[in-house]
Amino acid sequence: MLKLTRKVEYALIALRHMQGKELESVSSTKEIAVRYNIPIEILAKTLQHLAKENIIEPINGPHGGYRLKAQLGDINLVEFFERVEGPLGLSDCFYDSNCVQIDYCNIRTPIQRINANMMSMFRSMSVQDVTN
Amino acid sequence: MLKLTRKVEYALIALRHMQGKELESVSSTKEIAVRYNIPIEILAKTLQHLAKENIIEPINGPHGGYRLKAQLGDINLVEFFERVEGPLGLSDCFYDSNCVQIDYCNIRTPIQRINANMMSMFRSMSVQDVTN
DNA sequence: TTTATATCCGATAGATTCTGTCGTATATAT
DNA sequence: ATATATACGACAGAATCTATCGGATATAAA
Ligand code: FES
Ligand code: FES
Repeated sequence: MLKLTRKVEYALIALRHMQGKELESVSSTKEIAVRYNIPIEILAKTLQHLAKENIIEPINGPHGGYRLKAQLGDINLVEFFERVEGPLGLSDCFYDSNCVQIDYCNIRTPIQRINANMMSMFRSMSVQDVTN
Repeated sequence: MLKLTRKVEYALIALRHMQGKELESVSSTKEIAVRYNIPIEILAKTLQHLAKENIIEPINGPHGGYRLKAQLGDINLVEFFERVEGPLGLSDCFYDSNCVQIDYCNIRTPIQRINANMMSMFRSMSVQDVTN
């Protein structure tokens, strides 16, 4: 409950790794996987995903890899989490509405308030706050 | 990711239900399950758990059920979540330390900071803020 | 042009957590 | 006695999370 997924953690680890290098330099999936002891295949997918989201830029071929593309300071954590994992919320009831309780629920409004607090907290931090 | 469990939602629904009734009056599992369309067996366990935590008080026999025992305003949400679901944290790495990355991780400290923010946000709200 | 290194991507499998069910025991008001 | 309620362990099904496999495309360098 209320945990980040590995995918998000791997993404952040990789971004921090890239952030720590010179601007133009390139990091390969293998390099990162070995360095941080992350299963290479799953990291590969994560980086492909980040590339599709234009957060990093892929470079093919030998000596290839990825380098930062987006300004990490411009991406707040809600946006980041949603781009990596999809819709965010304390409960599905806000964006899904398939909830069996929805017609009877007596806590929907208060939960929504708490959810708003949580979102606003994450929105107040950028990816760079994590990778610095 | 970052969602409440049903168990927590059911607990909050039940507590709010009880809060809305007269102080001495008793609510049975069945009454609540029917009212909010919650599977009765799972609600039963949830209420038994709340009773063990001294948050509600069980009353056996016909016309029995549960009634509020604790002051909901005195229980903050971190405490509540932990009493219902166990240890809370954005990542297991803080209380578990079985993480494979732990020796190499470059985001542990920043994540811990974010985690502290989240905890403090939930700590600033009481169960009553949800059930009122 | 061949080779080696790298990203790309769908399909699948395994593990864990979440959610719900069943059976049986115990307590008590009527 | 009987009906109604809580108590509780064991289990099963579903959903999500995590990891693996196979084979494709791109490109630098020999
Ligand atoms: S639990 Fe879904 S609407 Fe309240
Ligand atoms: S992911 Fe576990 S210590 Fe960073």
